[in-house]
Amino acid sequence: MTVENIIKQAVARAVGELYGLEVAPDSVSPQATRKEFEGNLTVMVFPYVKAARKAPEAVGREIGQWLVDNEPAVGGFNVVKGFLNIVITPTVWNSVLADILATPDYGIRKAAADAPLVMVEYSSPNTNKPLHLGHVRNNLLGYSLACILEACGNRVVKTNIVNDRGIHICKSMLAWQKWAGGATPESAGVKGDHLIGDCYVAFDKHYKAELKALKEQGMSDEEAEAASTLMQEAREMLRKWEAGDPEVRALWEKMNSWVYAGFDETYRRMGVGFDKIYYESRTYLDGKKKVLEGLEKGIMYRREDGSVWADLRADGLDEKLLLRSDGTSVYMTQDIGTAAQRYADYPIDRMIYVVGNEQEYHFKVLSLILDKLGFRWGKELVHFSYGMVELPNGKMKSREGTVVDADDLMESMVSDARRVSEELGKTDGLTDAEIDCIAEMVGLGALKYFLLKVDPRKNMTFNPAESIDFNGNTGPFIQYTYARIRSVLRRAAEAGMEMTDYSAVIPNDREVALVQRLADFPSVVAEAGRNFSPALIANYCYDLVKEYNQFYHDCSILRETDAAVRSLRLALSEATARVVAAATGLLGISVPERM
RNA sequence: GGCUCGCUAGCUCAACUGAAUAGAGCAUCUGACUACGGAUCAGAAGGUUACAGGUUUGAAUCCUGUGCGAGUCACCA
Repeated sequence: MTVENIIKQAVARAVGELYGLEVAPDSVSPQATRKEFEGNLTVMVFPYVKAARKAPEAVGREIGQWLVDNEPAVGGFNVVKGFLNIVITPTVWNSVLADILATPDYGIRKAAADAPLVMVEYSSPNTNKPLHLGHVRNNLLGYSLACILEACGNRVVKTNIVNDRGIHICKSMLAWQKWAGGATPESAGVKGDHLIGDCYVAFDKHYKAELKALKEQGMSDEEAEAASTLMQEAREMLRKWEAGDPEVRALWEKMNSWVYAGFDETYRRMGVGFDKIYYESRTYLDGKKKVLEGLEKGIMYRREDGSVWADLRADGLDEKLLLRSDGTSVYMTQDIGTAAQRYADYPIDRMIYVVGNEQEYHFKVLSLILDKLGFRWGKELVHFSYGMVELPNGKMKSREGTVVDADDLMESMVSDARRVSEELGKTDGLTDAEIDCIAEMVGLGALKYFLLKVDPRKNMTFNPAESIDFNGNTGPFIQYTYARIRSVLRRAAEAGMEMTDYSAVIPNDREVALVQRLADFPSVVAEAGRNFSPALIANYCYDLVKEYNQFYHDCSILRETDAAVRSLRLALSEATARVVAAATGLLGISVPERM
């Protein structure tokens, strides 16, 4: 039983006995007392003044006195306006701390066999270009969300839908045939996804040049686009692909395999992964089938030109195309097909799509259509929508060459981490392998924390210069604190300091504040799970580390001669290290033993 | 134009289901180094929470309207 729950129940009982008012313990929401007042937990008494028919101050005093008389954990109280500040008997916190340390995987719940099965889709790359900054936010959010949901006791399947077919792929393929001179990732010495991305850029460049030439001959924009031989060739290639042309398919498979090898490397470095990967090329036909089934059931209708539509006007939306007049599928159709396959593969209770907020309308429509088609989780599907990542000097536009490549970004973060470490003399006495390992953790930790601490809904500005600042509210600051705690604990162990009983030690304010913060962890995880909020974990983690730093600078641990007091401080350090490791783990951030 | 979302300190961001004097970091200024790891800590300064109304004992938070910004309203994905 947590201290918070003890207070909730005690206050509910007090209100019942004093005023005859029935309140649910959970409706009482004690919060940490602001530090300018005395006390640990604060309860607002406003909700009870009406029933008590007394002034808020009087109500506070009565409840406070009742608590002191009837609840052993309460050692005192004071009332300010309508706020009842409760002082917990200090040694109670020692047993709270002991409980935390005695709980394996503190704050993390294990999924029961019959726990809800949640599928989280994230990343969703196209195979014609490498991952960029937007994908980085997506991947980190998706991965962290999956970890958090798992920690809340759900069974989680991480999934990815790879958009591996379509005209954009054909453009890259065509460009490779025409201008790459048979280059392979090995021969060119570049990652496969970058090679293909370069091809895509090359296509765009040549296509633009062609359009320009045609327009100089007096054509309009539309005429030029129609007359472009490059675009015609690309379309022809797509037709061949759909028809299963062996040559085109072979090239497609070869080039995609290069891209996948490149993606795998990026994902591995980023530390994200998937339990199951779907490919659009294998799901879009299912989508067609589902739509045609819906047509038979009268959920969709066919227009004169042969195209198939869903009428969602009764639901406040519009009509939505699902099959083109030539019978080919659109984005929505593919998502329906993918959903069908997933449903066949897993008994999903809940589906979460991590996709940018520009697709909000798409997912509203998808939800309705899946529901009409009879998918149990269709109506309740969650579009975990996040805002764009902008750059200080404007937006990221592939055409303007302002795209921040994911691989380049990670590399520059890691090399910055290494440079800063060297400048601070942190690398002395470490092997090259250790330095590499630490730079990797710190560089990526900086990036991950920077992107995850922000409310996902909001557009955010990614400032490369600022992200390499290792001071303040950053990942490296958290990692540093962790490493320092581990260092202290190592020294304590080396010195043979044994843990003795500290239950009778009266903790000071700083120590109490730290225990309270540690005790919050499980409810923070639960809340992050409810609200789908990695940012909540990130900000909690920073607050905890800050609290620990204050405690750390306020006392001495290893030099403390009273063994019981020292034990309390070591226990606090140990517990903080564990919670920090658990919290950063939920964010996909590693913490180093030394740095 | 319709719909959705955002607007908090000079900058980047917090504030759980409404609660005390709206909090951090960066930048600026002032202190603390014979240090259990200073990638640290303490302190100062910085706010009419875009604006105007409303509900409430109490509003950054809920409601209405206005302004600014973003996204979307494709036989693109």
